[in-house]
Amino acid sequence: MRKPCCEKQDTNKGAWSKQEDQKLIDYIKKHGEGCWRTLPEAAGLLRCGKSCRLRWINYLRPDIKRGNFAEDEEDLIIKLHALLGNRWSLIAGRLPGRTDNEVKNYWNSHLRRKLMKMGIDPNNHRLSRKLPHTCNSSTTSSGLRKNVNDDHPMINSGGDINCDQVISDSASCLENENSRGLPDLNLDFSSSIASAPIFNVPDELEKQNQNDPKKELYSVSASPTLLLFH
DNA sequence: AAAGCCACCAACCGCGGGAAT
DNA sequence: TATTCCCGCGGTTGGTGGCTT
Repeated sequence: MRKPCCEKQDTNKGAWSKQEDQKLIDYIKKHGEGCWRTLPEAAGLLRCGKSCRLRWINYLRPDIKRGNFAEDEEDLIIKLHALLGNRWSLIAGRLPGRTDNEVKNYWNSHLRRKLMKMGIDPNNHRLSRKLPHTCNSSTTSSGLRKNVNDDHPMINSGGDINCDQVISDSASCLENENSRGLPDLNLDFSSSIASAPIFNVPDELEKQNQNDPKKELYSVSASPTLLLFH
């Protein structure tokens, strides 16, 4: 039998001190990442392995890009969220130097509001019923089709992406938005960060798909969506 | 100047998948 | 085959600082 992850009564919680950070950095520089369970003791830290892993991945890793998100990063997050939903680790994987936690926080604090201001429901990327303005009626009536199995409109219960729905909504809304001088979401994937090949379906997703039929939607549906976005 | 409110973000918690036993 | 544990993920919380009243 294995030991539990950590003896919780013996571990520190809360903010990390500079000394703790340094111990973690030094240890990982020497021994590399991994073995989070044994790392704290080996590194002389009174933390649980989970806490060490989080601190390293979200804050201490040398390749982390800190600071504000660029506009193209924002656009990319919005587009990927429309495709993938709250799969923050997958979204962050397409944004070099960004962590899932950072992307999630940024979404919740900035991008959700931004979309809502534009009259787009951030949960499903459709036009909201409570619009700050009115889009044309035909778009609205067809665009609010309820998906009872999944709040995410682009992913139905069968694992396919209802991209046409969202795209027509977004496009028609954007037409109106642009005519009013409001920001453009720029739904052209091809213009996003060059260093992050987005929809050459990532290897890791391919592998996941092979093992997990539920995840098939990532690769199967990405291509037609791209075509429509273009 | 103080109190209240809000936004941001680091960190924690609980859960699920998969590997190890 | 069943059980246990590790790892990674997404949701949520709590501390902090800035802004408004």
